[in-house]
Amino acid sequence: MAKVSGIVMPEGKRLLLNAAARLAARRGSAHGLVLREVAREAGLNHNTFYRHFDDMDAMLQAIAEDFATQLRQGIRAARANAAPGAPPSLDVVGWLFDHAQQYADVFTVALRELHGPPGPLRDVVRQTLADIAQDMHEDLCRFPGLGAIDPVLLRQAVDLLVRHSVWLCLDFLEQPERREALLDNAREAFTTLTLGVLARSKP
Amino acid sequence: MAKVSGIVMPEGKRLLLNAAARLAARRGSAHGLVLREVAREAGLNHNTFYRHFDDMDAMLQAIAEDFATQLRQGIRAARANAAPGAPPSLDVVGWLFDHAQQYADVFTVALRELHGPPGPLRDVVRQTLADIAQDMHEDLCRFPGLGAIDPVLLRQAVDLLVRHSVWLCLDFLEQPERREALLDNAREAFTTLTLGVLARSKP
DNA sequence: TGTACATCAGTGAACGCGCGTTCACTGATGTAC
DNA sequence: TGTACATCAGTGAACGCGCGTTCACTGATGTAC
Repeated sequence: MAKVSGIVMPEGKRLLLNAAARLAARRGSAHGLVLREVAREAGLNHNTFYRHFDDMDAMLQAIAEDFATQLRQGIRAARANAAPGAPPSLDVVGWLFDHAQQYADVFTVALRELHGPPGPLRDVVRQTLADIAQDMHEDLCRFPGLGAIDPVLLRQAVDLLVRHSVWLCLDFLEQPERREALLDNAREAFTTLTLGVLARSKP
Repeated sequence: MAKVSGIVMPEGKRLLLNAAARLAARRGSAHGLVLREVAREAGLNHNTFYRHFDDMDAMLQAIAEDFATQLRQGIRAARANAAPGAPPSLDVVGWLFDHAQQYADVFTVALRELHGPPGPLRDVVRQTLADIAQDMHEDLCRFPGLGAIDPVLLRQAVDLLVRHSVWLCLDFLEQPERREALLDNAREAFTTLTLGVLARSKP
């Protein structure tokens, strides 16, 4: 049984959450999910839904929390495993890809939400990505190899890079065979942006 | 009466298309639009829908064509009005903002589609943006002020910039009062990326 | 130890409602003669 | 010029269907005594 904030999550609830993520990924969006369809996909009576959620919005909220939890765990692991002495930012993108693939349904839905309509799910995704950008920025500021670098310009570049990585991650989830090309693309963007910021930071 | 490919478009059809774009923008996505709701929003009997479209998919197709037509016209105008002797790329972003605001509903829906599920609407949007990137790339390659620049690296930077501009454009449509800050952001990204590509192009 | 009771996930029937779709109709506009 | 007919946008009633929601039920698990 899976756990959520320390207490055991019933099997049916897990089945429903997984089914919802699967359906949402298949149709491209978590909006407009149909209660009876989710239960059917989960192999349960449609009324079992009400045992675990008040309504669809409550379930979307649970999915958002799932995503945030999984992503934060993944990033923490990536930073812990990064090669010492190098900026961990690029490893993080690779780990992001792997982690996204592992939870492909939830990640597809959540990352698409990033550019979607306003709402709590989008807010959770944006906040999580902002946290990641903040961490990357601090990593890079501390990294001695970059010398004297304008922190404001660097932050803008990091934001750009994180959003670009999200885009690449969505591409990767759709076409996993392009993994290396997409990672290369992230590396190129990282190099170009870093050199650009360095060029602008010189007195 | 509006025109489409040279022939007059009936008023009811225009009303339905506008109503659909309005509803889709309001709820964040064109997917899951409801036939009777669209007709209601247009102030028409729900059966009038069938006079103009076979089904919802046919209407979405029409909306995609609307978007592509309007965007291409806007970009053409922006390029024509660009200050001579400077790369028109940055003016294009400003014009994109204005044009997007003018057709806010269609643009919001279409640009969000860029990161959405596979489908004809997304294909149209991506192709249109790819055309824009191609034009920008050619403009910049011809621009003498940039000197000897690696065209491959430049193309990657331009793609990144176009996608970033789309993101900024969506932000602008949601918060028009941030127009200047967002345009500034586009300018900063342009400068940083251009300098980065230049730094990497040196022998 | 057994017994009685509470809790909780899951079930199945039933409801009212809005949906997409079909059909027969109206009324205005254009066209042939 | 008028008259007859075709075309076409728009209307309103009717249909069968899947939806969200409510309700009363079952059966397993845990707990008090």
